[in-house]
Amino acid sequence: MVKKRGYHHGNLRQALVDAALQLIEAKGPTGFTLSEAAKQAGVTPAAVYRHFAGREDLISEAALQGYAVFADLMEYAYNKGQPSALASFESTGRAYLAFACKYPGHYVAMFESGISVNHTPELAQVSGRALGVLEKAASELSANIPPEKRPPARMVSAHIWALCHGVVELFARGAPGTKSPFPPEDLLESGIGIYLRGLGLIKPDE
Amino acid sequence: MVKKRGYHHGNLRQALVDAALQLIEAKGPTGFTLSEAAKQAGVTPAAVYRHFAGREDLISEAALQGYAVFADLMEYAYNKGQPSALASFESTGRAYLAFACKYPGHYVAMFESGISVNHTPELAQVSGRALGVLEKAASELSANIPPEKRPPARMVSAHIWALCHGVVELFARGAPGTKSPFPPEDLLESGIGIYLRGLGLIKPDE
DNA sequence: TGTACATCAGTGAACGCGCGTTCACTGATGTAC
DNA sequence: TGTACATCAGTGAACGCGCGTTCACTGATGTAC
Repeated sequence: MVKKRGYHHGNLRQALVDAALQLIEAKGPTGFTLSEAAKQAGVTPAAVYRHFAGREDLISEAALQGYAVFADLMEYAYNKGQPSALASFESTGRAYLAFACKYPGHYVAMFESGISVNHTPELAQVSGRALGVLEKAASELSANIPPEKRPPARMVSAHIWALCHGVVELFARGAPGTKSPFPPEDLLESGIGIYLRGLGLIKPDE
Repeated sequence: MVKKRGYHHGNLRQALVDAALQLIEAKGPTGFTLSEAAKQAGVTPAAVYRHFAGREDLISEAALQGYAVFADLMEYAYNKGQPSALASFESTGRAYLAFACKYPGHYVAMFESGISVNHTPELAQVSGRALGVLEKAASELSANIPPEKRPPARMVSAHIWALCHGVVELFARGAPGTKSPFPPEDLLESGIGIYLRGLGLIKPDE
């Protein structure tokens, strides 16, 4: 609980975003309620309107913060793998999953809340930055493939994005009654490994 | 509009399921409303309780019907590919995407509504049947791989499931403002192709 | 340092709404005689 | 074929609820003098 300083909250805007993220994580994007977020921040629902235009604007801010963290993590992972294109690529894939696991509320707000990335110019920009890292990694990776059997770089990044997203949605959520047959990290690691062999970028015996 | 036969509806139960599917497709699993489904079926909300225990029970029935169709399609696709393990495997992957595209309401009810497959024994059984087809296909496929470099069959099916699901969620939905860089069918086809090469089941020059 | 005042973050009551669910009821249907 | 009756699918009114949002307000904060 954030310490209240008497009448004024001090940092209500961020407290509301944090509460929203927690609720989105717990109840899903549509189970999330403006009133409940306000209550959790120790404040009347009406107070929310001092900081946000409404419910959707609050979700949008949560998604925006998520994209910012996500983009940073992806860039960090990419740089960590440099100068090897392969290492950078694998590193960003791992970072994707790590982000989804560590920031589930942000992840849901970003990808399942129904908020369009075009909702705000800022949102479009920062989501483009995150996706751009993945595409750059895929692009540099593709350069190592003979041109005549090289798939478009954007297709490679789309494949990996889909695989990451699928692993997150199906196997990384702690849905009750759903037992994952393998740890999601292993699933993603091995899936990407097989995929990279298929591209001819890893030797068959590695 | 279903033709009403006077006072009694005739087939209200199925009409409600159909309305629910249409609404789930249009508004998402949580945007779906029991009252609205009743209205669309030309009936008072209270009438729903003659056929279902409540809102969740209605969604559950929609998901159940979806799993049944899904399992049938997967089995059909599997059989069509026989006796080639490879052809069966690719065929089921295609069937997965085709199902998601053709029955989006069912797909959402099944995978995004928050209904657990353990909600009902029937539901668990029929969802197991659908998933079983994919696992069988993966298992037979794995038999063609030298044992020392063979990943577990359940891992292979999990990879493909994740890839299919990711493609559906990210690229097969007509989300406004989201333009898919490639047709989802191409994306899945090429992704599975590369994956199978990685498993050594397709020759590099094919 | 002390006072007057403008600012503006948060209050609390109210709104209209649609939700899921219940209940006693009604009247169409189909069966028994 | 015609009548009496049991069944039960659907009605319509009502409920309590929590939602997002609005509004006039209040009182803590910080600045100007």
